[in-house]
Amino acid sequence: MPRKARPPEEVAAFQNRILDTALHLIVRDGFANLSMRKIAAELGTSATTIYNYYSNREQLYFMIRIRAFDMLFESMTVATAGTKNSKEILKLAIRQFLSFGMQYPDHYDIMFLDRNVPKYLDCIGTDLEPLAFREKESTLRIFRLTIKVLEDIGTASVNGKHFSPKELAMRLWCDVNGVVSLYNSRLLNEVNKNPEKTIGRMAVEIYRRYCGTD
Amino acid sequence: MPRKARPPEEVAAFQNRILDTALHLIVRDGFANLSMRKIAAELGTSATTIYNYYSNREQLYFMIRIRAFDMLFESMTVATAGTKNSKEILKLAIRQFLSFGMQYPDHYDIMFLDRNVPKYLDCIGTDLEPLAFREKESTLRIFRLTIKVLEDIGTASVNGKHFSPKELAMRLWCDVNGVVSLYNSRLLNEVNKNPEKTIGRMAVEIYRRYCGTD
DNA sequence: CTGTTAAGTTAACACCGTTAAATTAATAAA
DNA sequence: TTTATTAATTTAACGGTGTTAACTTAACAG
Repeated sequence: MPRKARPPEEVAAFQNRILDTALHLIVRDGFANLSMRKIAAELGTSATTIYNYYSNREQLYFMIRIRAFDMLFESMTVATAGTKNSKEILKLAIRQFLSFGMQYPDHYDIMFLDRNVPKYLDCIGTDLEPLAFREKESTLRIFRLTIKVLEDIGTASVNGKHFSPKELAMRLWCDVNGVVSLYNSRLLNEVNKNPEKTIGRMAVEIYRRYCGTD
Repeated sequence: MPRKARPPEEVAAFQNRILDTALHLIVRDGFANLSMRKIAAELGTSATTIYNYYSNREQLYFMIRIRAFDMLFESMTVATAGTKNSKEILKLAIRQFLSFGMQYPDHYDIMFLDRNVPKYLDCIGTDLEPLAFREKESTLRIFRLTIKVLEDIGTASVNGKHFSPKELAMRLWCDVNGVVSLYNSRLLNEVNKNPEKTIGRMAVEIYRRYCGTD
């Protein structure tokens, strides 16, 4: 007698529609102005409907960040595809990271900066653990890519000191993150009318730090 | 016949009490959990009372950030006071910046990262302009301090290229900000169990970049 | 004591995430 | 075709947010 449950692919399709709408609204109105009610309005449903597809806001937000990390990974692999020289790859990768961060500041915030975002360690044992794990994996995929680029170059030493590729990758992330986050905050504009020029020079300088030709 | 208006110093005193309470709550519960009602509850008044002392939340938040910038300035001048060698001053200044950022992550966020914070340029012509100007001045005071330290060292060149102290100060800010913001976001923990060690090495490395002995 | 005004409180509005209850819609069995 | 069952959605509600308007309380000069 009961009504037949909707096929999983239809459920997944609507989950995706919600996700796409959310990402679109983030780009259009900013992450701070995103809300469940707003997503629902954009979809033409009531807010509570979303809770049939994501059990709470945090689940959806995890999916948003996973998508964002995958976007960054994709854009970096595309940007470096077809390039053989490993130093050239590093240069392109740095540039692509900066471009992505400056083009999608809201994405960048929730991926790399927002301290209110639950991390994997916070989610162990909760219903968020599986998604937190996926998010961490999407993050690590980019980190491993960074390590690989540095390994290929063979930048084992900086100023005569030896460091593991992992250590160098962490440093590189700090370096590029420093530029993106301070630029996006518009604080550099308070100090200089054209920070873009300095940004460009810093991109070159960061490349130089890790390209091994020291 | 009318009632006498409260003396300005009493008004200022209560404004300060509100501000102190807000700063205390930020440290205790995080900036994201701060609210006008919560501040009021802590003060034992109703929420609307605050609006007699700050015309809106943004005014209060500007004061919070001004205080935070002044805290940072103070702590950096204290940390470097009594030190003559300009390179040593640079080292201490970098360390103090990192310490402050890691000790007061919420302060740091609203000072350097939060993109939803209105900047001076956004406030021109509004009732927020005077406070926005003061905030910018508090920011610039630290920036000028940074420039002065670099000038004293005479680090005009990095890797043989010449840069103005202002350019170098912007770079230095990017470098230290990159470390603080990525550490505070706990993203480095996802990639390394003990990012503190790398942080320490990066502090040394950043010092080396700007100390002139290249 | 009274009129005036400063200062503070309460009530309300429009938002928010989320849950429970009520409603609508679909489908298998009688 | 009707009915029972359940899936899917909506409405109503709760406690939270910043903020405004109206109201109340308190202070003081004439």
